[in-house]
Amino acid sequence: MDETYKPESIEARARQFWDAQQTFRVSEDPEREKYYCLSMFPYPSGRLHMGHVRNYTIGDVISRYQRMQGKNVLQPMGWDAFGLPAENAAIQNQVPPAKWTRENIDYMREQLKQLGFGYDWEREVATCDPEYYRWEQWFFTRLFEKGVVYKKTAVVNWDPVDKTVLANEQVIDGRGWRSGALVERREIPQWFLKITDYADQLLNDIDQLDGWPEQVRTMQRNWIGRSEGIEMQFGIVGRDDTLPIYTTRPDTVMGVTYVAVAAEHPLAAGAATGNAALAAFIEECRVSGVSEATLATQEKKGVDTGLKAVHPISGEEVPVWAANFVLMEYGSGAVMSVPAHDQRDYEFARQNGIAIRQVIYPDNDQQTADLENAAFVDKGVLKDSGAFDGLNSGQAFGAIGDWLEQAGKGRRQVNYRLRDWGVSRQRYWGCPIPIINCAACGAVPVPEVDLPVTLPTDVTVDATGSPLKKMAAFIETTCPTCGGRAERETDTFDTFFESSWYFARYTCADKGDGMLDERANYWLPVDQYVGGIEHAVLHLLYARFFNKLMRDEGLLTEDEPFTHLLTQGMVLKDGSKMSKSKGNTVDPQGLIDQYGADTVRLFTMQAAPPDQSLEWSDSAVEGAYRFLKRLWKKVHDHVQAGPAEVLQAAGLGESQKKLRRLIHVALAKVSDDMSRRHTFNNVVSANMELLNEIYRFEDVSAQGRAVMQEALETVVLMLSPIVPHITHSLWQALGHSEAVVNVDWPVVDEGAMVQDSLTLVVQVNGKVRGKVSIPADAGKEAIESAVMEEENIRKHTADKPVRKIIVVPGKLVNVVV
RNA sequence: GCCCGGGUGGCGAAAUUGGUAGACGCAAGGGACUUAAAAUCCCUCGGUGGCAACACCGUGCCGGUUCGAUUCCGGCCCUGGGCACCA
Repeated sequence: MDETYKPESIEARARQFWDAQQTFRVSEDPEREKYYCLSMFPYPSGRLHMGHVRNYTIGDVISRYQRMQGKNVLQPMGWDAFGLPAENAAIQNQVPPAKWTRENIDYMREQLKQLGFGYDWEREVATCDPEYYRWEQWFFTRLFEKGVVYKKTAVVNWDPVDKTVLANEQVIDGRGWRSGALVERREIPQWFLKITDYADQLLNDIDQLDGWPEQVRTMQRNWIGRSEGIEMQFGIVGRDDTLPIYTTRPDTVMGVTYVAVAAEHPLAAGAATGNAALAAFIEECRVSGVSEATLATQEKKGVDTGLKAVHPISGEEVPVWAANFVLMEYGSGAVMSVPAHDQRDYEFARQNGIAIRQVIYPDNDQQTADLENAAFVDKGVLKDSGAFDGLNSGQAFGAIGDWLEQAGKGRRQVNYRLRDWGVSRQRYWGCPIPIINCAACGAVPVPEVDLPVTLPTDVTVDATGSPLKKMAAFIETTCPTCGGRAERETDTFDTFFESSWYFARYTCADKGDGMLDERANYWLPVDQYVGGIEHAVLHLLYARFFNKLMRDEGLLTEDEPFTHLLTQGMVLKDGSKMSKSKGNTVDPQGLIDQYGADTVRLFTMQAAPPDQSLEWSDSAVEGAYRFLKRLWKKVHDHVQAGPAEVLQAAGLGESQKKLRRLIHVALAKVSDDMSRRHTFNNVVSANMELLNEIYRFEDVSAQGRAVMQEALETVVLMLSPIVPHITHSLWQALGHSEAVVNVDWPVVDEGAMVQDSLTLVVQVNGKVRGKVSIPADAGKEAIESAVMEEENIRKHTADKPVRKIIVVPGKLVNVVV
């Protein structure tokens, strides 16, 4: 054994061993308990960043720990390879997206190997590979036949100068990021998946996900946004048709003083003819981005359309406004406005001189309803509401619902905030949507025998949009139904499409004649999923949805794809997220070269609990390296003196028993931190503390060295999931022929943890005033008398009657005077 | 704007079910070793007062519950993530 720690050669040796033994290659074994640990696959952006290192270290630590529990562990890796950055790189560097992506994958794969992650590389997938995306094309055609997909128009960001569709990210302050032109809203036909048909399942099954963080479950519930309300029909003066409006507050309906429709609403468009102000307003709304954050934070504006709506109960005529805060995508694109009882309506009414009519009053003395400065939005009791006066809000919901249903002017309805999933993208670097458009037959799915529709990779990309749209050789085809001339769809799928099913494909990545096979049911569901909190809603909801679609297609049996979810926090530097645009990134490669992979892994685990953000620190990396050197040196010094004797636990001295107790206290804590809490920072701290104790233990007697052997072996095993390379060498040095990666997790010796006497903290009136040492089996009375004899306690209780004494067993005594 | 988090020494953090606030690490200061430097080792390290024992204050801010609150409740401030075409 070398005297000094040399990470480069040690790490190379460990990796060679795992490669040669095919340690992480797994197959289905019904005899063994399986464990599927998955980390969110990376976008191949060029090089690994610190967020990747953190994510994949967490996944690897969990995988290696579960392996030490004797489980059959699958840990795969792949590439989320389609996406916008490849097109941007193509424009910038005149390199085809496919080439750029493949080179990035090759570089990043080597980086992952250098970090020692225990992946089964046989199962690697890249989503830009036709052998991958052909199955989602096939699946889409199945969904088409089932009626789960449909086409409708939807709004996109249109850059009028570059004549291309922009992603929300490419719209900066309402302007195109390259051209600087004001972005317009444009409606184009696009494909949608009916995720709203699964809204109830997606909502109800959240209850099963007790291995998920509560915050993510709450976010998903709110995103789906189930609400119970009433859809009522307002009349329009001078027209036969009615305007459907959904509300969750029918109790306030008698306070309606206007209705508002989206600027894109057909009613507004119709009324704009001959109304210059309204036409100008609609045009103004057309020039702005489409993201909800933009719409919700912009100044609330509106214009009176001149139309009058007829109140469904009172028959009163109220004005119809077109407003920029009403979303065409949600509900019917129209809202009833009750300024007295809704804050947004209140502000809009104040601004535009519209009447405010109070119909709800507080039902208790603690509340007031002062409408001078704000709306009264709480529930209460109805007044000035005709037949409904005196009812409370809850009763009024039922009564007004009944009234509207009997009058044929409304019905109870459940609504969702969730909208159907638009999957069309007007981009090149993505999976082609397998549809052929025929003038005679309409949209026809590409037959299975003609799949995959392969994306041409020999292309030149410029800023004016997808090259596919100019490629006659790609577009021109024949209709599979009638054989006539037809055109291929040139849009590609949203990249969330690929990432919604990759977890299943890993289970049978080599399958050439189908999307999935029975191996999926061996490995799924994923036991532990690890990835960034930024995916809490979109990716995780789409993947849950896809899992249910695949289940309903008979491809797998589970209802949910991910049993446990760990959402890791961001990696920050100087208080903000590391990003290229801020110029505050730290390239992990330099650190790996300087200190080795183990130091980088150790630091990322030590610096913060995995679900919290992690503040980068160069000097703390140095500290992690220092610890590994200290560990190496102690093992070296110990083994230099030759093999240790067999431990005789029964006859140990006081300091030997003490170290054994600390070993097993640490092991019990670390086992819990590893498996239940996933607080790997505490795992590292506990081992640092134990190593400090080991350094203080200078007993070189035969049994002293036996305890030392146990201490060092336990530290090496406990740290092996986090720093697998150095522990590979240390385990050998400690005299073992079996590789540490194949050793079981150590077992706590309860007997070693028993103590003869305990130290209790003593408080007087809740303030710490001293400590007492008592026998471990002392009764309450013995404890109390020991406490009252302690000098500082006597001082603080002198002259005062003791009211009561609270004893928390094994911890603390509080004397109340 | 809406939804979900976070806030503890100079810094990253710990305190697991309401029971010793600051473990562990970083930085800093002092010392040992060295011709010197690096490396390594030892000591100090929330604030105020005190030779010390110890006392008082202290977990974003204000209030509440409790023998006891970083932890539970109400209100507020600051800050991070997401908002459907970044991934």
